[in-house]
Amino acid sequence: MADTQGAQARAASSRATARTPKKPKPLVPAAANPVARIAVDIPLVHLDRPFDYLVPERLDGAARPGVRVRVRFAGQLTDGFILERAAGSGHQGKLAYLERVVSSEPVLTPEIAGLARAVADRYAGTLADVLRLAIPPRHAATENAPRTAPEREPGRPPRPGPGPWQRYPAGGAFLDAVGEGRPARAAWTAIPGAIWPEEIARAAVTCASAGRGAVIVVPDARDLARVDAALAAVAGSAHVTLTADLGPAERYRRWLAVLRGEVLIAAGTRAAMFAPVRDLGLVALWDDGDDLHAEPRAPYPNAREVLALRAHRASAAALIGGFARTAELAQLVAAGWARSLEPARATVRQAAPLVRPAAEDAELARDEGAVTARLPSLALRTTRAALARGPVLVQVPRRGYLAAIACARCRAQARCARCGGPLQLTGPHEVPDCRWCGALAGGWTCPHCGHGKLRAIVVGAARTAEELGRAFPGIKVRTSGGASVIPSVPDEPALVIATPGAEPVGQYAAALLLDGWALLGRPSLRAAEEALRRWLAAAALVPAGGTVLVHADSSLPAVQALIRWDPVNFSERELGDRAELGFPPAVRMAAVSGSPEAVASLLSNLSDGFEILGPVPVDEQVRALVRAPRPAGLELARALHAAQAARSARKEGGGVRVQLDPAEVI
DNA sequence: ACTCCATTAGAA
DNA sequence: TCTAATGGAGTA
Repeated sequence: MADTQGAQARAASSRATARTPKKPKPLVPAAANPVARIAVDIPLVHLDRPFDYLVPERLDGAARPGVRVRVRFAGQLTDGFILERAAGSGHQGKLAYLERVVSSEPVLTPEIAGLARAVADRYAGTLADVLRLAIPPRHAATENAPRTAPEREPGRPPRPGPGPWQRYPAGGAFLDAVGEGRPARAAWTAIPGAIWPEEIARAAVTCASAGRGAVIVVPDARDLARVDAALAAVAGSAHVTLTADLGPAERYRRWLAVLRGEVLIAAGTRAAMFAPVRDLGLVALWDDGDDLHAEPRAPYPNAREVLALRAHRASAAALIGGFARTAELAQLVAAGWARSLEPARATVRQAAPLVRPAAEDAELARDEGAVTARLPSLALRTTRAALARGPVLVQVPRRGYLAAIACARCRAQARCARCGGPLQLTGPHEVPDCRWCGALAGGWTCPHCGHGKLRAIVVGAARTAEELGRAFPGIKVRTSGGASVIPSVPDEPALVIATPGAEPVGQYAAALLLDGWALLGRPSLRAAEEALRRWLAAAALVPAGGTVLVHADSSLPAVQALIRWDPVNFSERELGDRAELGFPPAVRMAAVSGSPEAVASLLSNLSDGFEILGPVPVDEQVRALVRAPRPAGLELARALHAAQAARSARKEGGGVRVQLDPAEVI
């Protein structure tokens, strides 16, 4: 029945078309600037360039630079953005017409278009990939909804006073520069215990008071909530926050408010680095060493690099830093791109807690099971005394209960029989399971010596909480980490166990930084820098007069830097070490990974003159590193882009991942 | 990825 | 001689 109807319909329509043969209505190009240069959304590397289309007369008004369009490309309807209108085209062949203007909202501003191209060039990626990161998916209903603030220029907030910036020798001068629209660029190291969201908010509102836009990027939603509150407190000024978890409609609504200039300040997590604020005057980035600032999607841009590039291109001021300082930021200072914005030594001495090493013998720490046994009596005494005055923060590098276990007799680490991954215990009476594949390892026996009993190597936060609770009966124990992060704790005695980055905000009487050797011993180029960054973040929650005990060998430079609260000196030393080793950021490095054949083919397409390390096997694939001196960084990216384009044009299969400045190069 | 087109092999 | 099939180039 349905079939018959369908056949009839087809017959009728074919008869109809036979009677009136479909003649394509002749399209007429627009009178002025009939050519539209389009960034077409195609994933192919060898097609990473604009394509010209003719604007039909009827789309002349709507086809403005920045709008989304649909065009026919290789016979397919594809999305794209108009980059510009032009009088003519360099293209020899026949131009096709734009199919449709999707909406009249110019979502790709000239600044972001230029930035996206620069980011693609910097990271050997395609413009289409970067635009996908920079411009949120359209939400038509939101776009068509009446504006919340119709055609209104945002009121300029009054310029705030310098507030806490007065405590930095160069703080007032930096704020003045921002207020006067000068492109001052600061490598910022915050005063111990600084209420940094307020400092960022004052800088941003100072920028807005001059009528210019500001972009603020922080690592996570918890930090963003603090910045949001600080912005509201400083100015009650018009700002929006942008996070990934808002949902398409709300996300697009806020993003449009930024685009339309209804607000001057956009604060958010990573993706907000592309927020299209009007007349950019300031970029601010908190804790640039946090790996959340690294975008995991191609071409893997890092917020620090993107914001630095953005500030540079837009002649905007920049405020980048944290309690610590990365080697990358030290590099920007050494290169003269940024000036150090840091407290005077006297201010540091006055504001910092007393930091003491609590473990002379890291070996002992590793061998003893219980935290109470691992902790010297100094730590227990300090904790007991501090608990009389307020909460005590305990930073534990690993979540879980026993994050790594070993044979109790021969001490070989317990591994999964199926995949070789490390076994863990998730609770006091649980069966060991594999951290990689999740397989249960009931009835485990040591493959080396046949023994059946286990002992702890890495004690997780949950087990630490359990033990400390027993050691200090009657004291409330709270844990923060993983899926359940506590935002803040009140100023009353409690033991607060947290994994790094999940420390509740509070005024702690003391902090214990446990198992420092586990942080420092990670097989990573950045292990020491990362350990210091996490320690400083926790120690900054202890005001002057409090005590911080760090459970690590005090002869190590990172531990010394914490004790002396000297992240700037440490970062300079770190940068020097990297230069000696030939590692980023002293050089430019790219990681090329994929199947052995694909990596070999990409490397064979790479122009000469670059140093190639490897390839070496990494998780069932191979990875090679390509190294170039810093000044040749752009050239390296261009060569990698060209090599990928050649492979893509020849339709060579096998995905190859090209990542510039990979976070981990070891 | 997809389309188009040219060259080539196969069958009448 | 015509048609179907396969490979390569170009995508506006």
